[in-house]
Amino acid sequence: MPLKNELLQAVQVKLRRYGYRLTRPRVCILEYLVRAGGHPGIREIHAAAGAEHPNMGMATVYRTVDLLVRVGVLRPLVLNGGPVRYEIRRPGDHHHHLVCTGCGQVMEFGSCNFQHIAAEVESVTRFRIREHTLEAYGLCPRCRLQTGTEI
Amino acid sequence: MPLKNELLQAVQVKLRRYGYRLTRPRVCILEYLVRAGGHPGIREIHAAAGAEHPNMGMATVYRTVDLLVRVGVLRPLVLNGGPVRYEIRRPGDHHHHLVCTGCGQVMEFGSCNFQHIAAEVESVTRFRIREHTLEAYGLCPRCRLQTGTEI
DNA sequence: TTTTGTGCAAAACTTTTGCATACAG
DNA sequence: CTGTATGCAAAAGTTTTGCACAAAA
Repeated sequence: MPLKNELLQAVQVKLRRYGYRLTRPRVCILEYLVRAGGHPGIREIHAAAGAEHPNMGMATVYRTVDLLVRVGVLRPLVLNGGPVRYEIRRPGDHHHHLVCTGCGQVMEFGSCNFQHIAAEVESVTRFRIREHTLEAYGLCPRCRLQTGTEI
Repeated sequence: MPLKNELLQAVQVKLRRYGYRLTRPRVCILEYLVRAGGHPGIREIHAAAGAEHPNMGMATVYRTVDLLVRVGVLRPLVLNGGPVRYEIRRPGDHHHHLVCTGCGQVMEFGSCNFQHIAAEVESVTRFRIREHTLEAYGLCPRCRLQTGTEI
């Protein structure tokens, strides 16, 4: 399976370490996630990747996504109690999500002064904190206008 | 339906405003949530509330929980990509969750200097932020010992 | 007494599993 | 070639829906 870019190469190496293979369905799913770059759910992944690779079954999508999460290539994401979505995990990247409760659009932002909070929470609880997620919900400019409840 | 405490009274008033009734299954579910105070999922709610009110069907639990979320009595919660859980929404309370990735226990903490971040994100994105959730993941003291990977 | 809510059962939908075949390495 | 991965189909699990009856108000 010929590889286009570095990200796929890196994934292949990662998979190999565990004895997994980089197959055509896996490449299609990864390429879609890289290309689209959003936060698609299982159905969207199946539809989009299936366009490149007809007859791809849902089972393959479930298994592939699960595998990619386990090896750390994808990050599962639940916004607003909805279905699980996935995003590519890029080395060194750290961001959070801002969701419009009107139209559902998702933006990303990087600001997050969590270090102080983490230190405090760690000392109080004696937990060792490894990760955190921060999600903000609100209305985008367009939806603010349409509801008429805000300036 | 006789009511024990103020919280239930308040819920009844809230429901009445929309023409909903406070029925026995609803009371059982609310009493369980108040009593247990954790972050139970649908199955736990069904099991626990069903003990007080035999023959309560899953459909009733789904419908009740959905109703209570809509009127703002419950808050849905997804931790670590798991199933949806619910917690009572107490007026004036604001907290976040700390989850042990080892044993799954959930703690709550209040510290959160989100105001600064919110202001910044709002000015950059022109969103109006209404709510936010913050979840921290790590290992509790006991699990840190058992994995042996940490001091 | 009226109207909403419940329990049950069926339907719809989602996710997992088993297995013969395909295919990456 | 060898063993992993796929596609299909069936199974298992979850959530929603329809409807006759129960029960709040």
